[in-house]
Amino acid sequence: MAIPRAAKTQRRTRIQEEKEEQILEAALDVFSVSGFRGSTIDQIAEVAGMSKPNLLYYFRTKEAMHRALIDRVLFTWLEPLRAFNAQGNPESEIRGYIRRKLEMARDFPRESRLFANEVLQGAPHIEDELKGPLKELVDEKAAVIRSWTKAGKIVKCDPYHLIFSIWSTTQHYADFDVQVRAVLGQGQSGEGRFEDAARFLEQLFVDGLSVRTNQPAS
Amino acid sequence: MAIPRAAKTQRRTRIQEEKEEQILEAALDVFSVSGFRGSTIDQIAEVAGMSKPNLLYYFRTKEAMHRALIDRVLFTWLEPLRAFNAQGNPESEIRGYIRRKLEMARDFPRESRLFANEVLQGAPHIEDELKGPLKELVDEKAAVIRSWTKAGKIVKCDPYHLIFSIWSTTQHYADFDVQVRAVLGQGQSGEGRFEDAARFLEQLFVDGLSVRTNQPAS
DNA sequence: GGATAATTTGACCGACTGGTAAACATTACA
DNA sequence: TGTAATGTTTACCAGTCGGTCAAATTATCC
Repeated sequence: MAIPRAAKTQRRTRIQEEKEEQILEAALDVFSVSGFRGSTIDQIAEVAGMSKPNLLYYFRTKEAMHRALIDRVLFTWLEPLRAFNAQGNPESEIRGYIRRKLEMARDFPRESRLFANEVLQGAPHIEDELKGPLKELVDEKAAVIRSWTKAGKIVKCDPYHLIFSIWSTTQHYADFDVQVRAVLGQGQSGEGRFEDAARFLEQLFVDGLSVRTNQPAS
Repeated sequence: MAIPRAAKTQRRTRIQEEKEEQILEAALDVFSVSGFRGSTIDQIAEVAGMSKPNLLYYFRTKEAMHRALIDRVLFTWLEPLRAFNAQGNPESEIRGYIRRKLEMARDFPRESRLFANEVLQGAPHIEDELKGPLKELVDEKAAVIRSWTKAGKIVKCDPYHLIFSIWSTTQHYADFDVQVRAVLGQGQSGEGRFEDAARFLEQLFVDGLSVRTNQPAS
């Protein structure tokens, strides 16, 4: 008499933890490529090396699998922004944020694509997270940036669009990886592109936002 | 005795043009939201207000529909980059490019999402276009930018990553629209965000890339 | 107006979809 | 070691998928 679905049990057995881990890992592989609608449980099952009913023993529905994956990944994903420190030096904070985001694009491209797919398709499953925790975090950090501009530590600019532009430029290297590789060609296809990107983005944001003592014509 | 499928006939009738237009319009609606795998012919048929077999009379397969859509949209999509002029003034060329890309993100978000979905999922249907026409165009414009940096007209920087960053920042407002709206909140949800974005991005790129006469302490 | 070609549709197909039921196998624990 | 709980699988279901077919309808042109 099974029935006490994994999700319902109080204590998690070793097998449960292992299998759920295994499933979410496979789910990340699949969902990050095809999005929610385009992914099938069978695909995930095959990647996970388990039978489809076995997946459904641990996660009752495809939605539940997707949700568990989002929940698990979201916290980590926002870590770099959370690390943004009001007390720090603006220049090095921005530089550090860019660097960390770029490292995540390099080391966790699937996670980036998972969210990109989701948001691109209208965020039907994470709307609450966007309007809630994400917005609050961004509001908080935008206030920090604004205080820097007010104090004349960096050039005056819209903090929200600054954050958007850091997100988009860094995640671009994960989400649009195929395009980046195609355009750079065979030569630059190694990991070198991340170093080049880091150099360029630091130049663009850090140098670009520094307060100018002397502005060129117009 | 039909059989001469629309695609095979030499002369296109008025009905053919109208219906194909109608179908591709609906296909853009659907593919841009759900990607290729996540979209169904039935969905497109419903949006187009036609029966499924009727769609398949004009486009033999779902793939053919997708391909026709890509082909039709790609040319227009690259127009702003093509307009990038070597003879022009660097500052106003970059400013104009950003403005045009941002206008496209505002006015043609479905087209942007169509490509975003496709590239995000590994570009299985447009790999050739990326490695061919796109790469060539970018190479050409990168050379232009490099000539500007060499001439000291703008600050020295990697032209490819400059182009990537303009792509990503501008298209972000189409592809991640839901997220942008969620973070900005109800107040800024009007079209005002595009003006704010334009102001910020011009500041970031144009001011940031101008040659400095005087650099602040590193 | 009638013949002929172009267009549209309903019925249908086999493969795949998310998910279930129940039998079977394995583990944990007394 | 026995047994109850946990874990796994085979067989299956109803609905949807991309796509076909032949019949019905409409447009075209003489």
